Amino acid sequence: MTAHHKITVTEHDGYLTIENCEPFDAAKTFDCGQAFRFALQADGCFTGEAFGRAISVRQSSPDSFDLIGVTADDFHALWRRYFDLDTDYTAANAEILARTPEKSRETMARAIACGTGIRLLRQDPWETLVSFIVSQNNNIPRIRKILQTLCELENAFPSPETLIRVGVDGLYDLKTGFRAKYLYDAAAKVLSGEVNFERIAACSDYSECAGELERIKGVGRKVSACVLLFGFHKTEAFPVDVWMKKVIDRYFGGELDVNAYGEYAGLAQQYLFYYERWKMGR
DNA sequence: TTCCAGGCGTATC
DNA sequence: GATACGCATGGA
Repeated sequence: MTAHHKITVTEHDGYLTIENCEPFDAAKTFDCGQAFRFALQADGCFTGEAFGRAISVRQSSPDSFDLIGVTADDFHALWRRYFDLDTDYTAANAEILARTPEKSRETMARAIACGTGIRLLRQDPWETLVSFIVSQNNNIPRIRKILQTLCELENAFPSPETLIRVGVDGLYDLKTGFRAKYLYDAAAKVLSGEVNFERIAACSDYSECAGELERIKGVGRKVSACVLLFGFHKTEAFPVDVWMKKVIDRYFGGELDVNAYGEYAGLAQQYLFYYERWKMGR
């Protein structure tokens, strides 16, 4: 569903201003556990890197934000899509609520109210794959730390070739723990073509996409769902982790018909995940 | 000291 | 298919 309100883009000296973007909340978007390489700076900007490019985001009002160090050409070529700015999130919210069973609607309304402003970022598939392999049985601060360490290998997000060169022992030395062999296997299978990102991107059969990713050692149902949602924008993906298990038990009577949400499942999941963590004080 | 974190592989039934 | 357990690490 595309946005019915068009954003406006104004180029200034060294930055862009994006207006009419509501709902967009940079803090929620970078703090909802989908991206691990953006950090809040003292000046209120979120600074990070994606697709090999540095960027800084400054929210100036609920309906506008600045992208620092970005030209209009860069914006239309990359960042507009990255931030998913052409999707109508207001309409998506209404769909999510309408598709929620009556007895759980109150909870979902609260989760939507809490999480509105989150954008499902269209991140790089390889970075997303590595990030969520690292995420397993791990906590978000340490995931960020490990990814930062990996990025120091080549002063950018490490390529599959780099992980192969570093080797399992090298990855182990970088404190990735038991995930070292999984990272190596991911790199090997991406390089060999056994896992093919173009094929996954073009495939509309969710279970087929998940199955291809799950050929990688250390990639199961949950990691594949995160990669498909955050790296391929397959928005029907619904990652179930320890937090979501709690949510489903508490508010949905232990059972949730994910299929009812269709293409809105991933966003509904993000709202519930963010809401539960917000209630628990992060 | 023990438990836990955006799980998964393996063994076992 | 379900369930139990180990796994590296570091913070609470």
